[in-house]
Amino acid sequence: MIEFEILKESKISQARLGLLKTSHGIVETPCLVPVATQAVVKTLTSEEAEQTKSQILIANTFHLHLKPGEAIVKSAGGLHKFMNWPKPLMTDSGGFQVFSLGFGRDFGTGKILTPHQKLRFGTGQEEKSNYSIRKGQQPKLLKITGDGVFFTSPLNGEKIFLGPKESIKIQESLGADIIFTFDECTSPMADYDYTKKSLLKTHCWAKICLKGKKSDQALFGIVQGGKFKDLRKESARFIGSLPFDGFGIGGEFGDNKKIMVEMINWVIKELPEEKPRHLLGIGRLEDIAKIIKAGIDTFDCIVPTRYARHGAAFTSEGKLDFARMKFLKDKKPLDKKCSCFVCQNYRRNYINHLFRAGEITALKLLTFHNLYFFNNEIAKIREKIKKGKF
RNA sequence: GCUGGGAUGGCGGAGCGGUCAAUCGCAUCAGACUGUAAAUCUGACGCCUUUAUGGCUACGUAGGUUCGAAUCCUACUCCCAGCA
Repeated sequence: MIEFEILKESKISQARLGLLKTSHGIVETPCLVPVATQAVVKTLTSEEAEQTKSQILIANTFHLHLKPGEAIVKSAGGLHKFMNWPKPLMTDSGGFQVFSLGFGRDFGTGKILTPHQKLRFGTGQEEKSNYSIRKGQQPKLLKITGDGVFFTSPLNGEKIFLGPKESIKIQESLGADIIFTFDECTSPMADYDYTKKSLLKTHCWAKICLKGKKSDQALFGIVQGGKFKDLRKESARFIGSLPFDGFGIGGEFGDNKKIMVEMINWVIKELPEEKPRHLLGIGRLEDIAKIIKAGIDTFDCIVPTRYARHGAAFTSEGKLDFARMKFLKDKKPLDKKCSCFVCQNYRRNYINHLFRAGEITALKLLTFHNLYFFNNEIAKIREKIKKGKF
C-alpha cells in the first residue's frame, strides 16, 4: 500500500509538493521516474542509479514477462531483490506495447505526432486524413480483442496473450510498489470512433484489474481518450470514480505541446485531488515545468537515458551532441555547473573519445549525468514550489 | 634486373566496354528519438546550381582503339610479392 501526503499546493499554478510513501521508502514529488524496462536502467548498476538521485524506477510487465519471465523474478524474491534496488518501484502494465508494437510500429509514430508526420498522415481529426486509424482497424502484428491483446513477440515471433487479468497477475509476481491497469495506449492517428471504442475497452479492463488484484500493491488506473476533450473528461471521471490508489494519464497527446497541457488540464480537474497523478511517458526537459505546473506528481520518460545512449548530454548549456568530433578538443567538464561524479571527474574530450570509439562507458557516463541533471532540475522545481515561486 | 600483381572519391574497398559521379563499409556533417523491438534510425557526403530528366571536372600520368573507356591497348611513374 502507499500513502500520498500533499505538503503544499501552489497558489500560482496547479503544482503541488508531496510525499509518496511506500514500504520501500518515500518519494518526494514532483519526481521523474527513470525507465528500467528490463529491470535495469540501461548501462547503470542499481547502485549507480541510486547515485543519480533517482527515487523510484519503472519496469515493464510485457518485456519482463517475455524475458526472463515473472516466475524467475518471483523466485528471486521479487523485482527489488532481483535487481538489487531497495527503493520504490513501479511496473507498467504492457498497455504501451499495444501501441508501440502495434500502430506505433506500423506507422512509425510516437504518441505525439511530429510536424512532418502530421503533414504526412493527418491527425485523425481531419476528415481527409488518409491514414487515420478507424474503428475496427487492427495493427499488423497484434490482435486487440475485448478480452486482451494477442501480441507477436518481438524476440521470436511467438504469439503472446496479455489482458487485464494476465497483466495484474504478472505484476503481482514482479512485486513493484505501484502497478498500473492494463490499457490500450491509442495512436495520435486514431479517429474519434476508434478512440471511443478503445476507451470503453480500457475502462472495462480497468475494472477487471481492480477486481482481480489480490496483493497489497498500489494500483493506478489509467486515463485514456486521446486528443478528444469529451472522451478525456469521460475517462477521467470514470477512472477517477473507481477506488484506485492513484492515476496514470496515458495515451497520445495529439500533435503539439499546447494540446498536451490542455489535455492534462481537462483530465486533472476530474480526478480526486488527494491521490497521486502520474503522467505516462512524457518528460523532455522543456515539458517538465509545464506538466508539473499542470498538476502532475510523477512522470516517467526514456529521454534522459535513451538520448544518452545516442550521444546527447543535457547540460546547463543546452543539449550537447557527443557524437560530434568537435568535443575532442574540449577540455571542460561535461557541465561545469553540475556536481555529479561524471562532471567532477571527466572532461568532454574524454567522453567524446569514448563515445566515438564505441566504448560502452561513454553511454554509462552520459546516462549517469543525464539522470542526475534531470533529477537536479526537478529538485530545483520542488524547492521553488516550497517557496511559493512555481 | 627479371617475373607476376596493383594504382578508383577523406580512408578502406567494389566495378572490368555503355544504365558510373561510380555498390558497400568507415570517417565527417545534419536530423530524429517523450509509459524503451532503440549503444537505434533517417538523410547528405567530387565541384557548381534554389531545383532537375541540369552543368562541370574525375577512377596514377601521357597517348591510342572505339559511336562510347574506371573498364581494352601502348609507354611512363610509383607500390607490393617472388626470383636473381
